[in-house]
Amino acid sequence: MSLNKNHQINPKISTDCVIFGFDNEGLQVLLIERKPVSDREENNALPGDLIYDDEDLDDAAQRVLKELTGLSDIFLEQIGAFGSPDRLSKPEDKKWLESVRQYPDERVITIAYYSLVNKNLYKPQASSFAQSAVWVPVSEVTTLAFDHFEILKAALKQLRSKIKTQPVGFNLLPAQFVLSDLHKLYESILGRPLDKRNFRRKINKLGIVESLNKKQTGVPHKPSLIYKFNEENYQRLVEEGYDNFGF
Amino acid sequence: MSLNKNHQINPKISTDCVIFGFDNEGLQVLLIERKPVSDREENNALPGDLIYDDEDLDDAAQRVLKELTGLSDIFLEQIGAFGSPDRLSKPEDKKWLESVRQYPDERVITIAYYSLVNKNLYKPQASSFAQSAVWVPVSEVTTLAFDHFEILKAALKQLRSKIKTQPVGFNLLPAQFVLSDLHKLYESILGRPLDKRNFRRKINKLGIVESLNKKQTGVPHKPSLIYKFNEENYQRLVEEGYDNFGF
DNA sequence: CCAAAAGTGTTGAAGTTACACCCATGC
DNA sequence: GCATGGGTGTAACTTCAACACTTTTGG
Repeated sequence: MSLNKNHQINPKISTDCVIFGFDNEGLQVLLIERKPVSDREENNALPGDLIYDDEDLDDAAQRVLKELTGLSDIFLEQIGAFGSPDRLSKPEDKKWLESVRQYPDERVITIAYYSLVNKNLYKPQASSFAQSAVWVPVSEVTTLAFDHFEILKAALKQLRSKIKTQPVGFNLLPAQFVLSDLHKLYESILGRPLDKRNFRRKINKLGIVESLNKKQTGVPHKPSLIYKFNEENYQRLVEEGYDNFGF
Repeated sequence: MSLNKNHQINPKISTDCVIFGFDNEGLQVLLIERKPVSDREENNALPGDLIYDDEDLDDAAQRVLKELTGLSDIFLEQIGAFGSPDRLSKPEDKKWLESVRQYPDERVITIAYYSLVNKNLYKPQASSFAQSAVWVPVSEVTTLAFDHFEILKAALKQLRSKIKTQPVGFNLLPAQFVLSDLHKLYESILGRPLDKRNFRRKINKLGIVESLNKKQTGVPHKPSLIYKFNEENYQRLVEEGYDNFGF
């Protein structure tokens, strides 16, 4: 992140972030609402902006995410580059670009990133050109500015692929949780039901969770044991991966 | 690929191609040797160059590959963007850039692609700033210009990951082949031996190959049946993927 | 007849799916 | 006592890894 002679905006390259969060409502994605410059525009967008010319791509994604939503220190994984020449050409998007960009007609390639966070630990706070930053259930998103819906679909695809070869959840759940939370998370990501007994058996075999020998209180049903992740095993499996989880 | 007012070189974005080929010698990668501008530089590089500002990324990769190596109409899959600010800063690379680029100090982000081809169908022919275009066994590549070695490693990783969820080989083998060719291909990509009987059983179960009821001739050992791919089943599995091939 | 690669089955272990009931709690 | 979700085991089946010998050809 050192500064050099090129510490200025690179008008041709941007970064966009797909941040997934999770709660009982299911899988959510963090969107910003752009400050409106006219009526009838699609103002929901992924947090994203141009990078600096001397800035590493990963650093740029972190910075932009922080500037627009306040979220920082999040592990971001690259999805890829999106560079269709007409990706910014919808009329309502052009109008908006004219209001915020120095060179609104520039052809911009974006490098997209995604991440998973625990919604309760990260409270987004909009700033810069974001009017608000909100969690929206993934299933309710049907249109976004620019080509962001396409980017979201690619992020989901990558997440679904990732979940088959490494554990997922550490970043999405609170430090203490019950197994049905994890169960719901996996079902949300995969978009289909998973057998409860088989799910528990597999998770236990992986050794990524351990019971705290505490129970829930105040629930109107049999209280569940409370678990935490076994960080060692979890990390090891993130690095090694597994071929075959059968989900 | 329509031309517009911006049909000029985009000095900030390039594309690089990792083209894998296969023969009995194992997995190879297509490299160009840059025309030397001084002594002692690393002149082996991936085929790659700047894109045009009105050019789709996928189209740009096709064009650049063709310009440098003569290969055309190859299905290229994106690996991702590589944009470390110092990726072009090795002294020998800088010197070379000064000889070919209008803005040799520009910070360039590259979008990398990879593909698999049948070496016998594609005979590379160097042109432009490529002095030669040659197949090099992947196992023998240890250094490359710029960050190209890193890009090669990422391509290999993606290929090894891909082979676990969909069939591979159609683009790498001739139309007719024997099962041991396919076997060797899988071993080359994965970098480890696979049991012959188990491999054949799995391939047969997938239904991606079918025998032509012809035998090899002129081989000093029991002749093998000759096979071709069943394109329907192959394509279907490329699209659907499988979770679990156990390689 | 020798060298070389082709081709082929079985077995024991592990993993997969599908499925139904009792339990502990709050109200 | 009722509603709610928690928690548990088994059986049938499929998949997996490991392993060795016979066959066909060219020279």
